[in-house]
Amino acid sequence: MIDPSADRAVFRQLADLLRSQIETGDLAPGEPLPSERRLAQEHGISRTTVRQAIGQLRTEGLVTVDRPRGTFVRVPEPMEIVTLARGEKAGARMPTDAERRTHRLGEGVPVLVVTAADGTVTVHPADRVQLARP
Amino acid sequence: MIDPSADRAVFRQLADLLRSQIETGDLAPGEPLPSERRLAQEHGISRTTVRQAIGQLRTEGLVTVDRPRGTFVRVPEPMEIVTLARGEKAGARMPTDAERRTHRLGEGVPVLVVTAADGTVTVHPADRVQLARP
DNA sequence: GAAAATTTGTCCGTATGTATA
DNA sequence: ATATACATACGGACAAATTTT
Repeated sequence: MIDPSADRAVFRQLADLLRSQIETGDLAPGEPLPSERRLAQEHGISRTTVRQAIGQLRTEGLVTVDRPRGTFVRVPEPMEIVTLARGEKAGARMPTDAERRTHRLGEGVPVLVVTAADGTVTVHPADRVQLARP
Repeated sequence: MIDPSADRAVFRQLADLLRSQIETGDLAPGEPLPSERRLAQEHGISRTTVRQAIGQLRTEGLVTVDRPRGTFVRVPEPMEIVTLARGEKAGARMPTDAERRTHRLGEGVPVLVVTAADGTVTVHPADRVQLARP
């Protein structure tokens, strides 16, 4: 239940609720969330607040939005292995807006950044690539 | 200049503007951004829209918010090297809400997830850890 | 110390646009 | 053509914490 008088913000309470439903499989991968209007009516809150909650889950990479079909639980991508060559270093960060578009990255998906000894940088979507030693 | 009639959403235009000021060093690390009200007045847009733009930069990990002092350009952390042992694989994802709290992670900071051959998983903040071969 | 101003956080309501079913 | 659903943008209001007066 969502309690407006609680300490935790309403939109966080709703995000927590949906997140736990995703984690328990109550909302399975590929399944749609209830529409924003549905959620707003069911919980007696405004659509703006619902959007804040869903926005939270989007930045966490838990859901994707297919506009205007709806919002869906993210389906895991098949993983590809990229080997880390000698002298290379790897880190991770969030992509810029431009990188998101060029690499067709979903929201809430970081990138793996591999830097070679000569400074060459390659970027991999972290939802499809894992690093390993050769 | 921000053009409300342009194809790109106003809040994205403002995010682009601020991002480029950060990239060029016009807004240096540790420096505060203008307040939300300032930005709204200067560009003739609503505070809601300004908050959307800043929210974008927060998810990209470019700025941090110290409420209610202001919003600041993120200061890079000193990097630590973690070696990837034989048989280990590494990936990256956004942290859960709980991980964010326990690791004191800022917004927009992914985690590096290292999985050993026996299934043991270790999590590292991506703003402070880079991976390398031994 | 006290009061006022500032700044971000949260929440609501409304309106319009755009793509899909 | 109608209805649905998400995206964008505006406005207002109050709370909480900090800084300034």
